Amino acid sequence: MLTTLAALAELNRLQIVELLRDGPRSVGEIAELLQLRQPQVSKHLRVLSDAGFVEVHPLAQQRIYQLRREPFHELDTWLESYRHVWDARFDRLETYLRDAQTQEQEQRHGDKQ
Amino acid sequence: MLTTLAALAELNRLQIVELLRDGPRSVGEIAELLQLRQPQVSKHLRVLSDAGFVEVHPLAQQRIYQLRREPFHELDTWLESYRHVWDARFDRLETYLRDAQTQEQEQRHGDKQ
DNA sequence: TGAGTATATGCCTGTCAAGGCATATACAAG
DNA sequence: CTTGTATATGCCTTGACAGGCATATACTCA
Repeated sequence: MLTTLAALAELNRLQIVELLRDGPRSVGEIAELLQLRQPQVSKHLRVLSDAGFVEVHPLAQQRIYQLRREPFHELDTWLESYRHVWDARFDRLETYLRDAQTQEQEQRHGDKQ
Repeated sequence: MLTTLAALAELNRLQIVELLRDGPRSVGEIAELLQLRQPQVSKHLRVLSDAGFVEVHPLAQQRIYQLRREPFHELDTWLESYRHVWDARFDRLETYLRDAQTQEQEQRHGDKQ
């Protein structure tokens, strides 16, 4: 999860992913469209590839990069585990505050024993 | 979006968010449960707060931190825009490869003119 | 095979962010 | 008002990582 998030947490890489959302692209095209130097693009694509975000399809000397679904699924699953939070949110806060108060009282009684 | 992702792209902050998923916590509790120093926890919470991930509820000297929904919604919306990709994925690759071939031929003819 | 093109890699440098620690601030309780 | 407790902030140091650039590698075509 951390690897997945870290891969996206950089402006140029995020932009590359967003560009690839509209379809596959060669390294050169990415570099030109995003106004980046080719070596940096290759490096960013390496990071994205290691994180599972992209796969490569060679075409002569070109390398066509395309998005993979797995990391998006991972993000989706992770997000899913937070959905229940919103329902229970205020209940939990009230519970916490009440419990904290109770524990405080118990501690004070404990001091006197 | 970048701010949101960057906030999560750090191990301890990710763990704080995951801890808060189970309910609100004070700074001290977070520090103890995650085995972190209090100042670092405060700093991480600052980052999470700036990114909109948490809100604070004062309770005496304590500060109770709780998750907010907005950044999760943002992530969800962003992810949503990638769903269509999987359906069209192979079509797009084939289209790209075919177009690339076509353009190559056109370019060769152009050279001869 | 040689020249041209597309991409990857290695090295160097600078920047930024996280941790450690001291300390400031805020509140509570006697 | 003093002491204790909870949290935030500031300063310093260090490590990771992104960019720049030269160069290696891989492929094409004549």
